[in-house]
Amino acid sequence: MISHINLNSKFDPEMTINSGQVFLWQRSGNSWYGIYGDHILKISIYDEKLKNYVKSSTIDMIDFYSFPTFDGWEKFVFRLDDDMDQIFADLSKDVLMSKLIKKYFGLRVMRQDPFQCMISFACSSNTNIPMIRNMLTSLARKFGNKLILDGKIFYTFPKVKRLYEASINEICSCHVGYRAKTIKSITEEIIKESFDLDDLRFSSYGKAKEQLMKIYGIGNKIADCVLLFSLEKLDAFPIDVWILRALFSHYYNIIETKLSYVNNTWKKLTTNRYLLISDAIRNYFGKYSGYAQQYLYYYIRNNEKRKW
DNA sequence: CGCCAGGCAACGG
DNA sequence: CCGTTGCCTGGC
Repeated sequence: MISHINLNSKFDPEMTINSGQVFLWQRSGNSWYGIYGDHILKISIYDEKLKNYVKSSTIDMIDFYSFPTFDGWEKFVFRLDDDMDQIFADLSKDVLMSKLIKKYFGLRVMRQDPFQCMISFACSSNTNIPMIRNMLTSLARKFGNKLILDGKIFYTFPKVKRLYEASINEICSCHVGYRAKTIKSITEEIIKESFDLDDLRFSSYGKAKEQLMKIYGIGNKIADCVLLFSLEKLDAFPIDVWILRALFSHYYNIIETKLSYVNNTWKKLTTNRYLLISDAIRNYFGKYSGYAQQYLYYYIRNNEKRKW
């Protein structure tokens, strides 16, 4: 079940995995292991010049493996079916984007399992990336299935039903704190309201977002992350505090005209301001706004020299 | 010890 | 509609 792929492509798995959009991936030697629902995904990079492959922008050979079998997962998960030439052409109309596309050549948006994505970003509120990782790892260890690959122990991501049946206290024991209530409400909404997360792939951005935001604990930002990273809404543009600061310094003119007040109060995000800013920036970047967000995010996080 | 971190809902004006 | 407040938790 190993598929080989020769790429002279705009794709850098390591940079992509490290761009803050996925949380359950870990490196071991020349391999990366990731959890996607109940699958373990594995990438092995057999390029002697592992450290230089970004510069050469050519990956001699990568092996993609999955357990259980998930044929062609690499195309799906890393969005290798996206027309990057068109996306780049589209975004390059913006001066900063045109720079970032070259600077971070190979950075991609990834597709995630919808339920895992939703729980992941529900855990992201008011915390940091190491903690999010800690919460998700604990949840998987407690509620997922144990699998062994290459002599390493992995835990798959819990099923909706399994978390639905868990008590708040059990969920809380995974260091999630007050987010346990949100996690619980997500599973309840999916089970009781019998709406299928996966079906939202086929809804419009607006309809899908409306559905997501009915759930207790899911606001604008988390909904936009789920839409972009797991529900095929490349026009979603999640705005967190980092992106907000970036918009203020690099896209002030785009935002400003849409706001009726001129002072800087918009730096604090209320629901209404989120919508105004979101509308303005999505209108500006267009149908690939999500890619613009990812490039911008990677740029500012690196400039801040943050530890991921 | 106090403060902070990739939001959100609840509440008063 | 706006602003404020509290929230679990681990790291500093």
